[in-house]
Amino acid sequence: MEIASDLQSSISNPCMELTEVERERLAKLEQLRASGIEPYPLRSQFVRQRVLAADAVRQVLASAQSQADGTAGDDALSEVAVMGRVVARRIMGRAAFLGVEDGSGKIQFYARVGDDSLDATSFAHFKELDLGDFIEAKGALFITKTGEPTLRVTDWRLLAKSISPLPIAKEEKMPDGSVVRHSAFSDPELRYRQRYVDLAVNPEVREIFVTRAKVIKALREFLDSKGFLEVETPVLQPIYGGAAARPFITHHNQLDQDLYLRISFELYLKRLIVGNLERVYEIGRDFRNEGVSFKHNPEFTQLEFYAAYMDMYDVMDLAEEMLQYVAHQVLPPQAEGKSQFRGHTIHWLQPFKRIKLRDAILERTGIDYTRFPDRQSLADEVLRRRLLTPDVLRGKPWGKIVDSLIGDYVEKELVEPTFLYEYPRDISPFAKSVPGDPTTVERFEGFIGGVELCNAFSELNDPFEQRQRFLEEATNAEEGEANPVDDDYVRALMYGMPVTGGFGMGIDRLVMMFTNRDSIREVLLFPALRQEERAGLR
RNA sequence: GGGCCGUUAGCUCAGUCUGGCAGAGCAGGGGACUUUUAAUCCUUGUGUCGCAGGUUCGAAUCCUGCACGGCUCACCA
Repeated sequence: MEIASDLQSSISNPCMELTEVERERLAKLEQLRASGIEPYPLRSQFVRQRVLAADAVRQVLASAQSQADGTAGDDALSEVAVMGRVVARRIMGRAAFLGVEDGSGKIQFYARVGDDSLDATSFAHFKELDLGDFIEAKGALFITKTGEPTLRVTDWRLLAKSISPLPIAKEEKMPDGSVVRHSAFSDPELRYRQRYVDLAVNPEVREIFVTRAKVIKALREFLDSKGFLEVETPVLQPIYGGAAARPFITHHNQLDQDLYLRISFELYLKRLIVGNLERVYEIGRDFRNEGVSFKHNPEFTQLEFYAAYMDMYDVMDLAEEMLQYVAHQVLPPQAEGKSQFRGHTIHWLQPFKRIKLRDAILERTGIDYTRFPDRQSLADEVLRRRLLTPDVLRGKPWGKIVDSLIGDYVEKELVEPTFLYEYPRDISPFAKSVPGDPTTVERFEGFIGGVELCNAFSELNDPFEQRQRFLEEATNAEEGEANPVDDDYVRALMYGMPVTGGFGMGIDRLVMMFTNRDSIREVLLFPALRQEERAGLR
């Protein structure tokens, strides 16, 4: 709406922001109208006969092949209709070639003046088409003498005029078959701000989001097949919880009540386990009011599942099986279960490594943290070995120090899929303790390519201990990042929650791992950006 | 929030070190060309050099501040 009114004002106000090229095209559009051609027609004429570009190309190549083999009957190629966006133009006087791209790929249109193609008027308009215009055309398929599958246009219509020039790159086919892109639209800021342009012009960007959809579909397939029920829980929550992060705050006017955008689904999903739903999962958006980075966006997509009667080890098996299923469904067969990520080759189909957190830290830092069971002794030892600076240590409880050691010394090294397990209790307020070790809980995290991917535990179901953990959190957590005491959650546990295994995973990060993107922004259609300052959108 | 780097034509980018007419390719305009494909050939226009100050005879270039972005550190399970 706003863009439309913007354009409106730009048309009525000639000194506004239209560029030379845009004014040029606007004039062209008005000429079309004057000559009785609607630049934005109501509908396509040929939709019902539509053939995808890729299918048309396949069809004509197959036919050419069978003719070369001599196996061809007299299967003359039928007339087809193809529609798409003009992405290349080569005008040659009384003949013209257009590259046309649709959702499936590209095909070439060829038109010329003459009995077997277009009359003079129609051809004149055909030559006037701009890069970015949408058209539909009907005609017979053939292969040019340079071997290009082509539609010989005998009837065509403009479907939508493009005013602003798309930065369409030229593609050069090298002798070795590779394609070099010239002047590609590549400025990251512009690509994210005007993602529609990025998608229109960069096919590999579209491919990322196709893969993303496949990942999510595969996750659903897998969990559905294991008897999980997909559910939806509130995004607007009166008490946020389930993770240590600062929330976004909003307000409901009629209730006159502040609400938080959820930072996790955890506490609501476990209420459902109390309610006998036994196996539930949710795929949805979490919101965390924290800094942004290559792996953090203020809103991100999370998968959480909870399964009654499972423990951490069952969940580990299930998670491994799930990720391998996704890899199998998403990666092309020739990839053989491998993907590239942050300069590493990830082998998805090999058994995941499983390492006790204590051993991982001991190996990387020389510290056996079980020998330093209190904050002071661990801090002293970390300082003695110059592993962390006093600045980093300030205010951190014992568990947070261990966590910092993971982040600084362990995480980056975990390239192949790896589960680290058994975590400090005081950074895990919803996990059950390991028998006989009150400082440690049954919790694991999964790492791939040096990036944390998922987090899971044997869920704490003792309402009295849960209440105690909430209170401990409230006293020693830093400002704004405590899990607030959720009395209703404790009340739910009072009715009895079975032994339960739970799991959470950042889907954006998983997509990064399958698409070899180094930044979370590359796998989000519209990543968070600072608001554009300049008025007028341009 | 800190550090580093960047912002020049519609797109991709030179030019900034060492101040002296604002540049190239593509895209666009005019012309030629009936199987081209980064089409080609002839011809032609293209600018708030991110913004605001300052230094200077003179600033895209040097200085200061600001805005936006990228990377990175911190924060962040």
